[in-house]
Amino acid sequence: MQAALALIDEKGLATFNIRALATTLGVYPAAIYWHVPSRDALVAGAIALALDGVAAHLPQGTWQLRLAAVIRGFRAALRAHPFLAPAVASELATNANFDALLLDHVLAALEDAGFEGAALVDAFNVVIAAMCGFATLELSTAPAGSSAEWQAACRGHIDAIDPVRHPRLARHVGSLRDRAFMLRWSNGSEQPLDSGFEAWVDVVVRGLESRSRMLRRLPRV
Amino acid sequence: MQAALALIDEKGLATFNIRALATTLGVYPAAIYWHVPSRDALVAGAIALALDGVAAHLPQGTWQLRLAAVIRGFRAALRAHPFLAPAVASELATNANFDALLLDHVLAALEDAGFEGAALVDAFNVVIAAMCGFATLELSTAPAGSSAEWQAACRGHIDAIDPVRHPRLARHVGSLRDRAFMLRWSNGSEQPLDSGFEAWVDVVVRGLESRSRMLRRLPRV
DNA sequence: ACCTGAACACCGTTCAAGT
DNA sequence: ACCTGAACACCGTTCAAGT
Repeated sequence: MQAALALIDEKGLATFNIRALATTLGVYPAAIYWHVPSRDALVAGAIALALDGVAAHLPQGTWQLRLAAVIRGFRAALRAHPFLAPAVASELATNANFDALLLDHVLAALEDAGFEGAALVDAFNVVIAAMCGFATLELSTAPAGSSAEWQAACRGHIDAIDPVRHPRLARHVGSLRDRAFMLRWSNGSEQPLDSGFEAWVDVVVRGLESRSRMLRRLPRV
Repeated sequence: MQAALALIDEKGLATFNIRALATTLGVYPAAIYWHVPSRDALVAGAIALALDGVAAHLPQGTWQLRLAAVIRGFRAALRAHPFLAPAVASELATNANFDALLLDHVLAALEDAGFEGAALVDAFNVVIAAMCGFATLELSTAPAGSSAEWQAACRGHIDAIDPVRHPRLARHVGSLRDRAFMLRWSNGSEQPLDSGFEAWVDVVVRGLESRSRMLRRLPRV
């Protein structure tokens, strides 16, 4: 798994293959299958390895601080292995390899926030989606093709925005160019969206605060 | 592109291949390459086709309603083509095929919400991440392997939660089982996380409201 | 128990040749 | 301009045979 993770970190997911892994391990490709059932299982193992330890050093403090730390910690772990980002999105959605400690921390924070019953389940899903959503999107990589002309095509498309049909987009394109989702050609490793991410954490925490207050004023269903 | 989208919807992304597409089109595989440079381009085209029209019918109303409609509309479009979800996550991150009308709508709503300058860019990234994050995670599919034993492994892992080490997880596992990210084996097509998604929309909108109020009380940087 | 050696099946992509 | 026909390269996976 460690060798797989190292190879993915080095070359990317698309070019990671069993034969290369076998070479670095000094065995024949078929030998891998004695230890692991499939390539997918190797990727899943690499993900588990990469995200291991997010739950290890979580701070004390208010539930707001603790939830923010979970979301920031997940992003930090993924930033160390950015090529895993696309796999994480599809892998973590339905996954038996969950980190029980991390999930327990999330639940503890949400209980402190005042969520219970069905609202707690909803809030849990909100936090997990918030944890995965921004970071996987930020770090997912461009297609494997030649980046030079692809970047040029991106820039061309962006610079061709019609100020009559899309006035606000045209007005703000200067500050959005290569600094916003869907309008960038650099990925999150080269060009981190740090302030956007902090806004994200802020919005999620404030939103949970506000929703919790709202729910506690209404009669339970 | 339509044929590609139809094939992906039918069989899934992993088993979608050029040869099958050529067969349904009644041509040799090599003929595809006259019209399209690569398999990736076909997937990207299918995504563009699937997400086309999200911006078409957006309602009038408060900025809160309009942003919620964007996030809901994106999920609805993706629900019609769930097999695309994993590709969307990596594809939309850096993408020249953006829908200018949709982005213009988002900017208009955020201007109405009082965001400007650098804070507007951050808020834009928050909204796009919110739009993509929950839906792609909810709809991303399980690994291609045999689902029967895989489901059993998931359930087994969940039912083996240790109530001593993870008391809150153990306490709530009954309501989280197969209804929460990382603790489910069904995917979002079979088992939609509707109430979680509505909580998500609520949290994001409330968070943006709260953040906007906060920013306007502070001196500009 | 764990690995070798070789093979199979599949698939993206290329290319010279057709019309 | 667009497609055929065939081939190449690559890769996940299997399996009988080794030790």
